Amino acid sequence: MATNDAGLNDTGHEIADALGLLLRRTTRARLYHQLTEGLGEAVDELTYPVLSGLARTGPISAADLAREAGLDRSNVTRRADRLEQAGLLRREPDPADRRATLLVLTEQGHRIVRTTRQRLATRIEASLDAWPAEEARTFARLLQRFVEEGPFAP
Amino acid sequence: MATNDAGLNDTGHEIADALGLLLRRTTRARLYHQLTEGLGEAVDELTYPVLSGLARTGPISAADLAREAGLDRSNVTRRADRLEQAGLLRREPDPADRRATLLVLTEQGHRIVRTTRQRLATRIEASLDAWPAEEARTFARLLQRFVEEGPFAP
DNA sequence: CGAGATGCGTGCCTCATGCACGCTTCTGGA
DNA sequence: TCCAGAAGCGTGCATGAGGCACGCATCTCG
Repeated sequence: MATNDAGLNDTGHEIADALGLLLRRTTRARLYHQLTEGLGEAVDELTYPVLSGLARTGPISAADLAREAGLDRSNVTRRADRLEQAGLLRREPDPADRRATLLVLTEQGHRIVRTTRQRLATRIEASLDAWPAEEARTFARLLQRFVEEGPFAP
Repeated sequence: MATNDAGLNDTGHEIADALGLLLRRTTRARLYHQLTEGLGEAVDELTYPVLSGLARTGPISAADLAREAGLDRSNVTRRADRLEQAGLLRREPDPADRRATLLVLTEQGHRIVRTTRQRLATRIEASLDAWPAEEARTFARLLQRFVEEGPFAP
């Protein structure tokens, strides 16, 4: 028991420490700020979650997007205003519910999201160049599993 | 080349997606809020970075801690005020520089940090129970390496 | 058909943030 | 030795994001 428990305990602390360091270095705001740099006035660390959330879900109402992204509805509205004015999304009346307004990504909005996602992937790949391909794949698999089944799964 | 490049590309995108999901689910603010729950009025998601930074570095000046934690000096001062009032840290004149004030964790402050770190580790261990111990250790090792050598290393 | 629920946008208040200032102390060159 | 510039600290101030609640329109269900 001693070795097993101690070993697991150490593993937990190791992951906790690494995760803490990762979160400290990679604030969402900081990462989004970097990823959206130079992509126009309207897209920054505040509006990007709306943009990328929209890309994930497809056309969606502001209230549902707020729940999805963990934001307040009023903030979604205000950020969507900026993105709409910049032509990155448009509002369409929901044909099934005339109260609702669907937020829809424009083609330009899709381009922005593709750009940022490619930027992140490229950045990751660059630093993974030094890794044996086998280990990189293993890490990707375990990280996916950790995110989906791990301590932060819903 | 096709398979290798495509494979690496996929790996990069897989990690990017998993990382994005992780950051979305685990905001620093949200995690710190949970970890510090019920530990007193003074310790919350705002003051915790100061507290844990102090635990990592040991006695340190406000300016240096601000650099370490990526905060503005004025915010470090204000948050340290709250923590000081709650008895979690104290200020000591720096014997080597009379301009500086060293922030020092009290024993009670150490206890708080130990508690939160144990909470996180426990939470991680709990969800890792279902993993084969071998894979958990592998993940811990690869995550450490990713954080230290990866795309977010300084 | 009517009462409650839901959606949207907006106004308002609160609070964290970053900047700049005044003051003290240190440092290095004249 | 001394003085000008740098660096530390804390505070006041302006800005801006966030959350809450309201008014209005529409849906839903009894």
